[in-house]
This record gives sequence, C-alpha cells and structure tokens, in this order.
Amino acid sequence: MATFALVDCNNFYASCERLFRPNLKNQPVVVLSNNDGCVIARSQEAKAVGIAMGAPLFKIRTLVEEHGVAVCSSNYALYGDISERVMTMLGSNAPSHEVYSIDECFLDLDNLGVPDLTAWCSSLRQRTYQWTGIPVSIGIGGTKTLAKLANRLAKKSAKAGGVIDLAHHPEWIDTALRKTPIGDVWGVGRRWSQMLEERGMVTAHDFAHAQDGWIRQKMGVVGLRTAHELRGYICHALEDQPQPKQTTCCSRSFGATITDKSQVHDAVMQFAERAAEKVRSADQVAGAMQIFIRTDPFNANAPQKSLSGSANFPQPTSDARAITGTATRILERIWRAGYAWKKAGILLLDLSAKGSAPPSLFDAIASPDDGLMTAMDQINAKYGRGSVKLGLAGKDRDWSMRRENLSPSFTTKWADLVSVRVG
DNA sequence: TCTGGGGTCCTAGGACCC
DNA sequence: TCTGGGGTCCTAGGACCC
Repeated sequence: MATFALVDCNNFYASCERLFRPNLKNQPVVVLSNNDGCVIARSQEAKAVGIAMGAPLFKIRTLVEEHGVAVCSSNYALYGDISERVMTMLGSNAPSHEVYSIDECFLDLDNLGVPDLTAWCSSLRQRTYQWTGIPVSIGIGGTKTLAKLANRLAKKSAKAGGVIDLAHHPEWIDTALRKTPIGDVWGVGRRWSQMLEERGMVTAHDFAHAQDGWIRQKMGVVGLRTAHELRGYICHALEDQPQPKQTTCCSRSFGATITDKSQVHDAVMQFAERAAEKVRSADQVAGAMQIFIRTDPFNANAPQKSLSGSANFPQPTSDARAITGTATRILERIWRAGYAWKKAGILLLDLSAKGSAPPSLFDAIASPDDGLMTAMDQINAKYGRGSVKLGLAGKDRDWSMRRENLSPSFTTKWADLVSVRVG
C-alpha cells in the first residue's frame, strides 16, 4: 500500500502578502484577481467576516470598510518566488514528491523509514513555517484523493494540529467520508456536485458507495476514478517527473473595453510575445497557434461576440517574429468591427521539445536561427521582463490591467527590498 | 463603474478510409 | 439489387483542477 501526503499552504496568497508586512498579521486580508476584479484568496479573518471566494470587489466594499480588510492586487512574482522556497524545502525532506500547484505538493511517504508519520509531518510543518514563514496543513491517505480529503479535515479541525493521517487509521475513513460534502471532493466540481445532490448523494461517503456502472454512465471514467480513489484504490500515481506542457496560453481581460482595431492588435501582439517567451523558456516549439477575442459576458446590454482563428506553422517555432506575424494575419482574417472587446488571448498549441521534430526539407531556408530571440531572452532575464521587445505595440494603452493595490516585489526586485533601520 | 488566468483530460461527432 | 462495419484522426465542447 502506498502512502501519500498532501502539503497545502494555508491561504497561500494572503499568507505571502503578510510575510513582509507584519502589520497584517491577525488582520483580514484579501487578494484580488487581475484587474482587481474578484477575490481569489482570503486570510482566515477575511473568511470569518463573510467574504466569499470569487466575490467581485464591488460587491464586498461594505464588508471591506466595516472590518478594515486589507485589499491586495495579485503579485504573482512574489507568490512564485515564495512557492519555490516552500517546494525546495519540502523536496529536500521527501525526495519523491510532486509539485502539484503553486501552493500544493504531494509527497510519497513510503521508504522514508519513519516510524511515526504524524509526528514526522508535524515537525515538517513546523520547520516549513520556521524556514519560509508560510503555514501549511498536511493530509495523509492511501490515495491522492484521500490525502486531499484528509488535508481539508486537517485545516478545519482545531485539535488535529494541522496533520491528519487516514492511511494509518483506516477506522477513521468512514467518518471522514461522511463529514465531507460531495462538492469538497477532489475531482467533483460544481456541475457534478449539483447532479449528485439532486440524486441524494450529498457526502463523499454516499458517492463512494454508488454503483460503478451508474457512475461510469453519468461521469465517465474520470468520475469512476474519483470513486475508486475514495475507496482506497490508486488511480492517480505520484508524478515526480514534471510532464512537458502541451499548450501554453497568454490571455487577459482589458482594464476597459476597446473597440479600436489597432488597440486590439497591440494587445494581441503583447500576448503573442509573452507566449513565445514562455515557450522558449521551456525549450519548446509550437506547431500551431490560435487567437481569440471576446466581448464582456457580464454586460447584458452590449452585443456579444466571440471570435477565434487558428493556423499551423510550416515548421514548429518559438520565434516571436513568426508568432506575432501569424497572429496579425489571423486577427486580420477574423476581425469584426462594432463590438466592445473585453478580453483577448493567444494559445500556442502542439508543443514539442525544441530539436525533437524531424527537420524539414526547407528548414535551412525557412528558419534561420539568428540568435535574436536568445539575445532578447538574456537581456530580459538580466534587466527585467519587457526591457527589449519587438517594436509592435503602440504607446496608448487603454486596455492595460488595473492593479491599484500592488504590494512591492519584496523578493524579486532590488528596489523593493525591505530596509531595516537599526539603532 | 467594477466579475481572473492558465492548464489537463475525456467524449461525442464528423470526415474519411478500406 | 443490395445500402455495412470497423477503424483512425481531428475538433469542439464540457468537465475538472489550482
């Protein structure tokens, strides 16, 4: 039998914001999505005053003022950096591990030679806090889904001390399943939990005991795997080798809607450059691309439109010139005037490792590698993103993102280092 | 006035082939 | 006159995750 642990950072983005701003300790803190749109992270205190996950800022203004909630724009450079510290710390303690998301990591606890896993995890939890300043909770189970479920209970339970081990206490599993609402099971989202609740299955326990044939028919093999995992059968192995990405996307909502074609083009060019950069940094090339633009679905009064178009590259590429050029041609092809555009994006598809594709007959002619992209990447790595770019985007940006409450880049920008005056 | 961004996997259905 | 069945590949859309 395998033993999985899931280490999950508590209120991760809110905890990051607090790290360098001790005055926020024990205060309600929320972090907003891009454009300062809606709440994507809340400290415990913010949850306690009734701020919902995903709530748009304009709907919680009153709560914010009443309770003095600290409101932060999201600062992904900071969160990414702190995440790396936490993951490095965890990886050095459990060599076999899988970084599952920016704030979660699965550990393989077998073969660690540890007699008491609960004690070991408690001390890991403590050290993580001491070394990184980030509080975590740990759930242990025989499958990833059970480890997730244990983690959720560890977060909620006051007496658990942040760690719950279902793997070595099989007698707790039944109660744990009964205590878990179906919608809180990993792999059961909004649609499925509604469907299951309508049929009287309201807890993980109900679902785990449903009939395989029925689950397969209603939820496919994906749902069936979740049910099996709840019963203790492993369907999701630990993936300690990160898989190369198959697609990369760069998309944004605009700060305000735009109708002007050249502005939409500007935005698409910037996203295309950024997407190309991402692909290059993973040493990949793209075989195809797609761009899309769409209006604001929340504005019931405006005519709605969603346009997209795609193209294949003659040879897989990561060259920003090829990618922006193709993006321009696609936009030209799909453009329709008369709409208020709110969001645009580009997807690079069919990614493969650079150099893995069989060379084409025309390679030498079609893709001269003149080193320009490499040079640009090096300069941007040294002097900061966007220091050099293709001369494509104009200066008037009506569409730029709103970030009115951005915290300093404490760990990634020299100018934002915290200074401490002594004496 | 103001509602995120970046991914994965699976399935159904159509085109096409023999 | 008879009007099949099995396979692959691709795409769009829907579910999920953080």
